[in-house]
Amino acid sequence: MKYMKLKGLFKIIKGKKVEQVYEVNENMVRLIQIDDLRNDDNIKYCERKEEYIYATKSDVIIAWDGANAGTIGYGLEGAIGSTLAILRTDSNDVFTPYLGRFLQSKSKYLRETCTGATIPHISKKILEEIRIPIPSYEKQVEISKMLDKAKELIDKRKAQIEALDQLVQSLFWEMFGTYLTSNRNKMFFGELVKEFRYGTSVKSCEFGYPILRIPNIVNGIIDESDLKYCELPEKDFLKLKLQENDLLFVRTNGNPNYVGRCASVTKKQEGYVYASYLIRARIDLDKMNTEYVTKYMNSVFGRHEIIQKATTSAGQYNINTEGLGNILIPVPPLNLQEDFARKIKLIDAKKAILQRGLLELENMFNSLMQRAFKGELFND
DNA sequence: TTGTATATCGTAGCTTAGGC
DNA sequence: GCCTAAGCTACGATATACAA
Repeated sequence: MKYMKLKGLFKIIKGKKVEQVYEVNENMVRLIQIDDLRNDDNIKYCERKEEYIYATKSDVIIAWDGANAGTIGYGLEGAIGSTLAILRTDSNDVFTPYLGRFLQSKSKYLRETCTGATIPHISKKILEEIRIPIPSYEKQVEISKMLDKAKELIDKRKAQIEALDQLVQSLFWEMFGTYLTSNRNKMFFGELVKEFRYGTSVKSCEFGYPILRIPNIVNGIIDESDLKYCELPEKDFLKLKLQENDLLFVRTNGNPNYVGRCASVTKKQEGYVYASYLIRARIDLDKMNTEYVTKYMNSVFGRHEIIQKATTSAGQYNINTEGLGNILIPVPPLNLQEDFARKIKLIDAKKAILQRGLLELENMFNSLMQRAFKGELFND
């Protein structure tokens, strides 16, 4: 297979400062920033000005500066900001999606070889020295299609996982809708809690007891992907150690969407502790099921109650144990709550299988990509 | 226990040093 | 003098520490 250095094939064009506009009309063009290389979740616009640098669908775009330097996108049209750059070629021998996928496989390398003391910048020299395998145009199309198919499978799997999350929401609404919308059977959360307790103020470090912090409280569950540790005297540990069915609430944050966010503790986190900006609620399991209360607190109704009880000062939002205790919560019969929890358990089991499958698909995709660019999959 | 100050992170974009 | 790479500042968002 033929190889060519990127330098001989592509022109690198750095972006320029672009003024974002918020009132969109037909003369506006898309403004492309780093996030747009990953998704189309938040499309921004700018005026069409001569001095701006514009990407076309046949360009590859690379994030040049910042923590995400090396992120690659392609097939996008619009003005690019100063932290992005365009890779443009006059050659008809290169299929853009092929080059895009190839450079995506080099993202990590580009990120690792960045220069800059405080903010990483792509090293132009290293980027230009990258050798691109150039099979025939037809093979490039074939490789791109194969990788797109594999990526499609990954996206489908992600959509299935998302659909299960939506199923939980629908189930919650279906089973408890009448309780949520009526004023009957409501109790103060404080009446359903045996004990509230604030977390520890000791500094987190790399050893000792696992300590849960704000980033660990995600969508009603404990996310352990960024776990820290702390050292504590035995008597403090005994007071703070978590047990299954405890609830953790975010107590303070500058963003109101974070305040009162809660997650339930599972058997896995028994013996962990939690930071001072979280509050633990040990609920009375004879009156309330953890699964139900977690879903309620994270629902539109629960969030509305929480925001009302939160206070704001110095640009930060807080909720204390008094505020939490005053939250009104609908209390359906315990057997109905437990039935809900059983159904959630089944859905979670299904979700775990899908997540394992997703991981396998992602590993397979990476290996496929490596082999394709080494020329192991297609004879040219 | 709780409110608030401060640290950290990410990034937009400006400034500056050095090569040509 | 111009251009470009790399360093730096500013600032908003978020996370954490600490004093009252």
